[in-house]
Amino acid sequence: MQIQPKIIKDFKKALSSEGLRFTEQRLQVLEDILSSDSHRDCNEIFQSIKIKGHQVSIPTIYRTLDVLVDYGFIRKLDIGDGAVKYEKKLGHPRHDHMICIESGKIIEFIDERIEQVQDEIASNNDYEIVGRVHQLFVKPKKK
Amino acid sequence: MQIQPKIIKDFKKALSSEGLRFTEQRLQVLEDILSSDSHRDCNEIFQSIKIKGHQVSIPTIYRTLDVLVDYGFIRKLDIGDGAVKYEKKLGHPRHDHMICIESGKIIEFIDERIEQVQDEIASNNDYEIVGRVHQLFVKPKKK
DNA sequence: ATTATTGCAAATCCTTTGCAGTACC
DNA sequence: GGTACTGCAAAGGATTTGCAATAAT
Repeated sequence: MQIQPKIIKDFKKALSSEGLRFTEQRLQVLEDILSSDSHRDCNEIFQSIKIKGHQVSIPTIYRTLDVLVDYGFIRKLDIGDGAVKYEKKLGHPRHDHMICIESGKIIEFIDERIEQVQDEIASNNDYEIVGRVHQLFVKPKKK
Repeated sequence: MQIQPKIIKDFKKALSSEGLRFTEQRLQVLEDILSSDSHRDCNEIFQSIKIKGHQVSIPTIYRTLDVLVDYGFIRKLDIGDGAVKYEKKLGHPRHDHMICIESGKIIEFIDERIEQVQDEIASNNDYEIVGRVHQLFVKPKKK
C-alpha cells in the first residue's frame, strides 16, 4: 500500500509554497489516510499510525488534518451526529453518504439530478454553493 | 406569544404515558422553542428563558431537549460545523437548510424532486430512509 | 409515600493552545 | 542560524453524570 512518489512530490511542493515544512509526521498522516478507503476520525487515524509502529501525537494529527484539508488532499466530513471524520480526496470524487443505522455501514453515492436541483435552488436565491452536506440515514428494507 | 392549551395537553399526555412528570422547567423549554422560529443551541435557549425571568439549568435543558425530540415536539439539527441546534417541529414540516457562510443566515427549503431521488437511491440499495441531513453552504452570487 | 426531576459540581469527550525543546530549510 | 514543528500538559467548549435535595403524582 505504497503511495505514489508523485503525490509526495506534490505534497512537498504545496507545503513549501507556503513556507510550511515537510516532516515525517505530516507524511505519516498523509500516507495513512491515502491508503485507507474508510471514513475515520482523528483517534482512529492515531491508532492506525501507531499500529504500523509509528508515532504522531494527537495535536499534531489535528494540525496536519487541517493542512491536508486546505491543500485538497483529504476531505472533512461531518456525519451528522456530531462525529467528524476524514476521508481521502485524491482520485475520489465528490459524493454523498448513506449511513445504515443498524450496521453503521456507509455507502457513497452521487446523483446528477440532485446536484442540479441544488444548484437551481441556490441560484434562485442569488447564492452559489460552496459546500454540501448530504446524508441519508437508512435501515434495511423490510420485505 | 402564548402556546395553545391543546399542545400543553398533548405534552402532558405524552409525558404521563411514559411515567414522566410534567414540570415547570419542561414547560419553559417547550414554550420557549415553540414560540421561536429560529434555530438555536442549548445556550441560546438558556439565555432566552432567563431573559423572560425564568430559570432552568443547562443540564435540565439538555435533558428536556432529548425528551422533546423523542416525542416529536422539536427537531435536532446538526448544522455541519459541529454546531447542534434545535427548532420547533409542530406545524413546521420537514425541510432542508441553506446556510450562508458570510452572514450565517439560514434559509429553509424543500424540493419534491430531491425527496424522490433520495427515496429511489435508498430503495435501489434495499434500504428505507429513516433520516435525512441535507445542508447547502452558500455565499451571495457575484453578478 | 414513592420516585422522577432538579441543580450543582464534577466528569467526559473532543479539540485546541501555550510553550520549551527539536528539526527542517 | 532562524523559524516552523512537535509533544506534552493544560485549557476550552459542549454535553453528560452522580448525587442529595426537591417536587410531582
